[in-house]
Amino acid sequence: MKFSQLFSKTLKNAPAEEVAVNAQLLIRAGFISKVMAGVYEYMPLGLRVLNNINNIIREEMNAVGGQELSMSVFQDKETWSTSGRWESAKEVMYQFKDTNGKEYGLGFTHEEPLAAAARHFISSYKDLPKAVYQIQTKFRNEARAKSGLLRGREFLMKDLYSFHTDQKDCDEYYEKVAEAYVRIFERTGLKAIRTFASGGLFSKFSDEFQVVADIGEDIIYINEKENRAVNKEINTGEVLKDLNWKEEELVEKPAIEVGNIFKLGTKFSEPLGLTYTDATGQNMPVVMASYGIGPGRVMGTVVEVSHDDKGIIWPENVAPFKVHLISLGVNADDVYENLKTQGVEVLYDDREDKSAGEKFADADLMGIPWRLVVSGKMGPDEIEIKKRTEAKPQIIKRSELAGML
RNA sequence: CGGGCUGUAGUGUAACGGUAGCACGAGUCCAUGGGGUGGAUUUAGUCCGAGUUCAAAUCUCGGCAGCCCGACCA
Repeated sequence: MKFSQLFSKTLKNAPAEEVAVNAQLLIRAGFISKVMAGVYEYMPLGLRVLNNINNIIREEMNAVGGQELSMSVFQDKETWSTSGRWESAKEVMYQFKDTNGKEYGLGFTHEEPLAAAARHFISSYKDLPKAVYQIQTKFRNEARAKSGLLRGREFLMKDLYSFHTDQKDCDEYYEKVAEAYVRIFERTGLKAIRTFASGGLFSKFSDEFQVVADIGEDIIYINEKENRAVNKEINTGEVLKDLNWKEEELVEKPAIEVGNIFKLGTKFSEPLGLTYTDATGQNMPVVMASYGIGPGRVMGTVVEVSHDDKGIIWPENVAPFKVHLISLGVNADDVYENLKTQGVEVLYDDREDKSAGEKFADADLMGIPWRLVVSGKMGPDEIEIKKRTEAKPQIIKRSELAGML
């Protein structure tokens, strides 16, 4: 990609209304654009990052047997009424009527629609277990959207749903997914701590994945020895007792919830009539679990925990490009073409009317992992290389470049 | 949803109730060419609606919007 062709531009100042670091830097660098409170649009650079995150999630979901599908965002009242959630979800679900007076809602989660769809395909114990997921836009009537990408009214969610014959099978799969979650966050460059939280319907806890950050809305008590934590909630004392954790050994930190997984038991399968016939011919309700990650929130969290005073520092796995190539005064087209030929994703700052300082400042702001500079100050077979995380560049032979990246 | 604060060019920021100004950006031209380079010139704004006043960006009321704190948060 040539910088001169980029759809977005960088800004020297962030809009005054943005307080969160993730929103300030992502807007300044041209990755996202704000529409209204809690609603952001992803510009080409931002979408590249988001897609990288999504692809990591896909790989890990596929690896635990998840099959990707796409449910409708547009949902009907009947399905939601069956579980009793049409009324209770009113505060968070966008619900509206069409011109005929028929009522609809926009999806903020998909337990009911998924259970309803699964009735067509699950009828025997031979059909189980199954797991499906989607990466899809969700809507949520947030009373108070805030913190840039961290709490929005429209946001992307990866939601996985698993279906099992019994709780034991569900529990085993749940652990496999929890391990996949650890890998997902590691790969995106986040240190996520598996955290005990309330909200578990069919086990004592649900599990949250929390990343320590000052902007986080949650307070967690971290047990560093076990690399686990407990969310600070009304019943924290009891939980600690159950776990046999000593309060004085725990570290209290604010954290961002980047993932949350739940054992649902038969809460949705029973009202929706999702049953299977077991080996003895008995009709049994399917046992379910659901597993969420917000890729946009992951992106915002990465920026929160990985930046300096000059800009973003993308981990290589999620960076929009691997290399930020800068030409100063001379033409660097040949280097650009070579890198592309080698399959290296490169953003080439080919702008002729920009000063060196401006190009460097933009490179720091955008946070691409490797910076290459070509200028008249070095030999024709030389190139300057610097990592975003390092202060000092070095000059190398161009022939050595492939081995460095 | 309760409380508070704030709405001025694309962005940032000034203006006692009395001429809406500056910087960045963008356009044109010249110079420059390794950390947001220098100069000339052009462009573009008081959230919406009422009210008070000779006069409103400024005061009052209403609406809308944004942010912060709290409540809420599969």
